[in-house]
Amino acid sequence: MGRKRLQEPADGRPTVHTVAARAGVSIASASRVLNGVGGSPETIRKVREAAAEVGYVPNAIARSLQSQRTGLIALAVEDIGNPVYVEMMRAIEAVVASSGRQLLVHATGGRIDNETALLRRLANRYVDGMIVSPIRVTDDHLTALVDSPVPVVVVGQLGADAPIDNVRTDSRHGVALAVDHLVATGRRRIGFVNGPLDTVPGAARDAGFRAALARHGIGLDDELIEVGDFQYAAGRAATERLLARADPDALVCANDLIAVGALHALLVAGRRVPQDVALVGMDDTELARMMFPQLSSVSLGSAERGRRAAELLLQRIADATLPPRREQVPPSLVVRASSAATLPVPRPATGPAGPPTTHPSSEGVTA
Amino acid sequence: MGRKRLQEPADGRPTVHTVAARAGVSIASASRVLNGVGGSPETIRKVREAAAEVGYVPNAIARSLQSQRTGLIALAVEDIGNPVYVEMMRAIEAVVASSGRQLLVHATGGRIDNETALLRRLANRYVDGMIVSPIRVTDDHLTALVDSPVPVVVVGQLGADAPIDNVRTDSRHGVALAVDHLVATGRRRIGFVNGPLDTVPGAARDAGFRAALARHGIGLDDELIEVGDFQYAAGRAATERLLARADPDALVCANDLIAVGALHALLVAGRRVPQDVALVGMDDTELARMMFPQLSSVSLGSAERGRRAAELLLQRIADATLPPRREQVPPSLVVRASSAATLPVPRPATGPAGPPTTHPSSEGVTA
DNA sequence: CCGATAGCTGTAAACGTTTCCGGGGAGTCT
DNA sequence: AGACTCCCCGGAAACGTTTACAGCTATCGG
Repeated sequence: MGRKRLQEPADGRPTVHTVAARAGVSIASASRVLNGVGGSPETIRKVREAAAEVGYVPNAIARSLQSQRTGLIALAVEDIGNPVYVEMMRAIEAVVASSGRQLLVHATGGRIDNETALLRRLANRYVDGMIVSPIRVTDDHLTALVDSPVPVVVVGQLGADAPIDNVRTDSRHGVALAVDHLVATGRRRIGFVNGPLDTVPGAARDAGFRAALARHGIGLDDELIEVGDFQYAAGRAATERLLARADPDALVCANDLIAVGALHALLVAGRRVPQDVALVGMDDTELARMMFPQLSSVSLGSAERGRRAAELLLQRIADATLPPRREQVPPSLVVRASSAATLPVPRPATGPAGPPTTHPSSEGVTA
Repeated sequence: MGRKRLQEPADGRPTVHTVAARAGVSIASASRVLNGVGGSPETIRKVREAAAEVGYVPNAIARSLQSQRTGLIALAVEDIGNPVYVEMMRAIEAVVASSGRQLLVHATGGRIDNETALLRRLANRYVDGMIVSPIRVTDDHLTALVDSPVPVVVVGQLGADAPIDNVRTDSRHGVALAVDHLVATGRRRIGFVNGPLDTVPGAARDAGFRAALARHGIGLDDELIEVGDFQYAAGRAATERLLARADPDALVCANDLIAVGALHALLVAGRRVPQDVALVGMDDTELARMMFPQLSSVSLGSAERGRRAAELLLQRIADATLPPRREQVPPSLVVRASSAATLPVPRPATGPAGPPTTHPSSEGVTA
């Protein structure tokens, strides 16, 4: 026991050296046995015994330093409380797990500095790759993404020329689907409850709403547009403000959380849904089906986007030389009870007094 | 450029060697400058320049191997779609972030093998510590927890003698609060929609329900008890089964997701809530406030439990020799519209037809 | 009976970083 | 002017693992 190396770290935890010494073999042999490659029966026995005796557990950090991979994939989303990200995460999880890796989720809280800090920090080799879904994109962001040391896939809109793997949907078109549906069922005073306009999805949905109204030749009434953020409470408050000054016969909401808030505000205000006001949410999350009446919602294919993003990421990890790719998932409208009734000629109610004409357990109709 | 060491790894990414060579200093000096400790103005300038030119970004894995810490904390929960875990996560996040670390979330999906595998894998030094909230606890689990290489804190019930930091609540007492409240407001045919009995919370709540009924001298009617899992869909289906064979005047649900499913089933069946059936959920998540009528719910202090768990973990990371500690957060009942009306003498309705007598935006009353 | 071969083993390098330590130069105090 | 202090720098070890390489033994074929 000279100046060579401490067999037993101060920490007290056994290393491969500990095991090797105890088994009376070299660390190379010990490592080989522990990895199940090579070793004579006798050596295998001795090493296995020694490892069990000292309770050896390999240090993943050291292993990663050597192998240059961690087997971890990170997903960074703004708000983990939003069910749309839960669905996306589940889809990603499935793909990632099937590749033998593990998924880690990080919530950025939409704080932009937090997000870039995360990028710089987590991406510094702690993970083999990451999927991010930013709702605001700054130049800082873009450069951080572009020269990330690990592969990155972005879910959501991104500058057209950014050389980054990207899975997006067309939320402008999504809003258009909702407006078309409402106009087709006789609604004309269509309100819109949006999230912040300085976010990418907020801006896109605003543009989509205005374009859709114009296409139908419906004049834009700013009284019918409200902005909060993408949360339940803000959606409810925004709808209360809107109802205080205008009288919509339909509401489009920028996501399902907002739509649930709007539903609550409408019911409190004594409006019947859908008879007095039709309601359409967006993202088509589980939440939409949990409401009474069930909410119509524009599906932006979040699970599908998640799945594709994960596949893109795995491909890029396998081959870093691939050209940047961009995939698009089309939106679709799922009609449920909250927008089922037609105006201005409401059908005679089929049930006693209960709201929806469609049985809530029935599946929605995809338009 | 002898046999010494490649300055530039095949990977192409610059290392501290690259920077040092380019700046014409030793790697020790380069490292010092990059860490902001020491260095003459001239050296600092040269190293900073060189680092910027080659786009140096430190390898966190290597740093961690040296420093024996990663700055990452993991949270493992069963179902990230359950809002109760979202609230817990937010509380943990706050504590963890204030210590300069980052939180990673992992969803185990309740698959027991997955969970122990996670424990063994993630805990092998990829993180500085972890918080787990298992809903099933096996012996395998316990041993994995006990000899985890990194500090672990468990949120939830655990064997009494397990030497593991532990934050729990008394969900038996929580169920009792709900039953007491319902009995006090005149309900007698109280049903119970629970999650799986082979889970720790499921078993505790079942025991609590039976004990509470017995204490009130109410005979147990097995027709009034249903079991599904802790999800919305199962809660709704279980409630439908229950309503098909019994006629409760109140329902206690083992968590808020189940309660939302129950509410949906009740409304579809034409029952008024709370006039015909009072409804009490559990966990007091945001979801309870999002419903119409808003749901009464037993708060199990999930945010508080998360906060305390995080604090325990940080303390243990700082001092591994602390004795195992156990903290308990008391449950409390928050009464909202879904159980506000009193039976058997319902108050005259105050509103036109709308359900709740309490304005939904009013805060619940903590019992 | 000898040479080739296969399989096992140990030495040592490597992954990229931080940090201990000793040497040297400049500045200060006596 | 000499001694002492302080600061900066570079060499090298260390973190714990995997793995290329070379040497050894034993087996097998001719």
